[in-house]
Amino acid sequence: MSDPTGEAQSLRMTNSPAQATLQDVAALAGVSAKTVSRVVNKQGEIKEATRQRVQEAIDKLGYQPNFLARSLVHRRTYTLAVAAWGIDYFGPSRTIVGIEQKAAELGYSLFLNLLSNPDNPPSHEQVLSDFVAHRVDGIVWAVPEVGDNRTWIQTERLKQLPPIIFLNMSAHPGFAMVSVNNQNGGRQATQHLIDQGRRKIGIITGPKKWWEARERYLGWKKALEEADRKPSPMLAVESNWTSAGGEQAMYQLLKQEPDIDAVFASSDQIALGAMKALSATGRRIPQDLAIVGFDNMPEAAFFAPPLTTVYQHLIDVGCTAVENLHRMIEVHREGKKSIESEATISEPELVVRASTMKY
Amino acid sequence: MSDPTGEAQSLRMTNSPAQATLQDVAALAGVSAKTVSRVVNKQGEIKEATRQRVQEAIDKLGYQPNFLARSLVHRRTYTLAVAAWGIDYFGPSRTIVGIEQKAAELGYSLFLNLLSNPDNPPSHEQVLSDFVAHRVDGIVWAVPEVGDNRTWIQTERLKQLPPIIFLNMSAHPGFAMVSVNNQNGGRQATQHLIDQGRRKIGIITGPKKWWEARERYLGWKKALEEADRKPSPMLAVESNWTSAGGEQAMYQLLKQEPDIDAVFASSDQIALGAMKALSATGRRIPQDLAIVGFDNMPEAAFFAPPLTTVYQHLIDVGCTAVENLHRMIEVHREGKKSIESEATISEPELVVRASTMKY
DNA sequence: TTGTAGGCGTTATCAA
DNA sequence: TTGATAACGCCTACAA
Repeated sequence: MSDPTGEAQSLRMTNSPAQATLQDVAALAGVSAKTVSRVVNKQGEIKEATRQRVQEAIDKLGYQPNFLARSLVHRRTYTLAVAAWGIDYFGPSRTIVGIEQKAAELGYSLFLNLLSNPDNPPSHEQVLSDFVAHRVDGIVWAVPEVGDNRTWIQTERLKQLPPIIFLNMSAHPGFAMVSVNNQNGGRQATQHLIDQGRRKIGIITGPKKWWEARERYLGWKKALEEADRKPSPMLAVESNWTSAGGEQAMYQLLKQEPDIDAVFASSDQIALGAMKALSATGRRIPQDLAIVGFDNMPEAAFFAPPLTTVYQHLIDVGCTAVENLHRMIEVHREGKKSIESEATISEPELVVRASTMKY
Repeated sequence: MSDPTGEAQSLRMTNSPAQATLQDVAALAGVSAKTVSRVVNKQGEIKEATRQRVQEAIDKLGYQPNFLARSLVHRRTYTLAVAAWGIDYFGPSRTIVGIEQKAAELGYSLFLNLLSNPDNPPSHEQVLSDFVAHRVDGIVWAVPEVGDNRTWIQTERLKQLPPIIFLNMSAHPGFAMVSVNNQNGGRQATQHLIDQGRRKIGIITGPKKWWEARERYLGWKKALEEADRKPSPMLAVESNWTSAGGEQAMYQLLKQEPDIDAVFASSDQIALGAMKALSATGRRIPQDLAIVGFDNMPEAAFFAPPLTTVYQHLIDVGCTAVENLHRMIEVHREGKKSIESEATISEPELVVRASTMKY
């Protein structure tokens, strides 16, 4: 049989109904594959009659172009890889929302790795290899800087990767990044407490292994020093980011400095835990002790009392990262191999609520 | 020049350092591409000497296999698509964590669409087309059932899609799904309040457009009816999922039923807002009014007082969904075209805390 | 143990 | 305006 549609039909006959291909459509419409391709991609001039015939064939077969094949030819996947961690936390999840929004806006798909496998955490190399193997156009590295988990970031390694942008990491000149000025956040929180007339201002930090925790701590320290106060070690207690940790740390702090009258908690969750410890020991907020958090999670406004806190524009951070990455990708495609070194800093904002009111 | 490595080198010379290919490696190692392929995939018998030579070439060129090309041949991408929404909410984000964990465990990558573009929300068809175009092996539909956003789910449409599993939707016989028994959750919450001797038990529901909200409401209603109480309309107020909504709704409820002595809030955030309204009106929890939430977010244990709430095993839900989907994919590949119709129900658990203590 | 030929589904190039 | 041919990078089947 010389029926040109024979092949197409036999394909459609198989069990798992294989997607129709350009060839199938072409055969059914009685044109060449290239013509179908042109119709699909609206490129070149095509006679209206032909176009319609092709379109009908497409509809009839339920043809869906194969991105894999297209990407192979184009050497471009229009896909961004996102390495993240802790999306069940407020901060990280908001960042990803920002990333996703801007990515969608610019026409990118998202390839996600949450590095959250508890048993067998993948190494950075594994994750990166995976990204490269999938030929993503760019990478957003949204894993918090903890311990030495960024020592792999070196010019030599980066040269072998697609454009990559880092979120919230310490200054690495020459690498693209978008970071929140955590230090400024800590400083604003502390300065506010000073302005409110507080005399003894403690801090509950996040894990010191975290860059963000160290920065917020530094902000506290510098604000005190600039006001000629002593950031005594007795005024600082390290915690994890949780409410449970915050509660415990608050007890510790009260033991070390019973007459403390203000606390900068390095996260809203810590603040919530601390507030519980405070009310358990009969202290009133803000009369006896003022407290500031960090993050401005939606619940913070409904704590008892409503929590003064530091607001990070995390969605913006995600958006900006993708915008910059997009630019890097374009430049990269032009063939300039220079690593873009743009570093964007996002300034957080203090949100004042009842937990730090003057009394 | 007959140097077999010539081509490879010239490739490495280009501006954007194109990834080396099997050919490049083969040329450098002086073998055929197929041999390199075997080394990479550890298949067949290879002389150790050859293997080593190839491996060296691989290392020297920094060769990374191209998944696109491989997927094209295999007609399989080892990628799962996830359509989700609201990952900056506690519930959805936990679900995704579960999805990601199990996917990683089973060797799948994740292709994510959050449907979160506020300006230009993509249609279901767009999202699905995108998934199909990328030839994902399976789809996890984790978008909450709101309004009529699931009317597209029909056997005919599904036949054209890869295996797909739905999360948290109303019973659709014949379709694969994993749902939390929200009705049972609402029932447990209400029953607990009854058991605690509460006489007038109200409810603040989520948006009635949401399936989950309706189910929780139904649980409340049935529990009351089974106890021969009347679920008066005056006892129910609709809200959104937020604390702000909960606060407002609580005021409304107090206006409608001033002597109410218990409330089932359909989310922890709602509960938090309600608690604020209660303390603002001088009511004590649990003495004057008991309250139950839904979700068991980590902060709930630190509310003042700690919140009794309904715990959904959302990470498990995500895991189970991927497990089932994986099985569906395997079956699908065997050629059986039958749509797997497994429906898994996850039972939530009541977590009792101080907000519902007897007084 | 290794290599050759052909194809996966698409697009670019050049020709008709 | 359309089509044939040759990639894209890899793998399967079959040979050698």
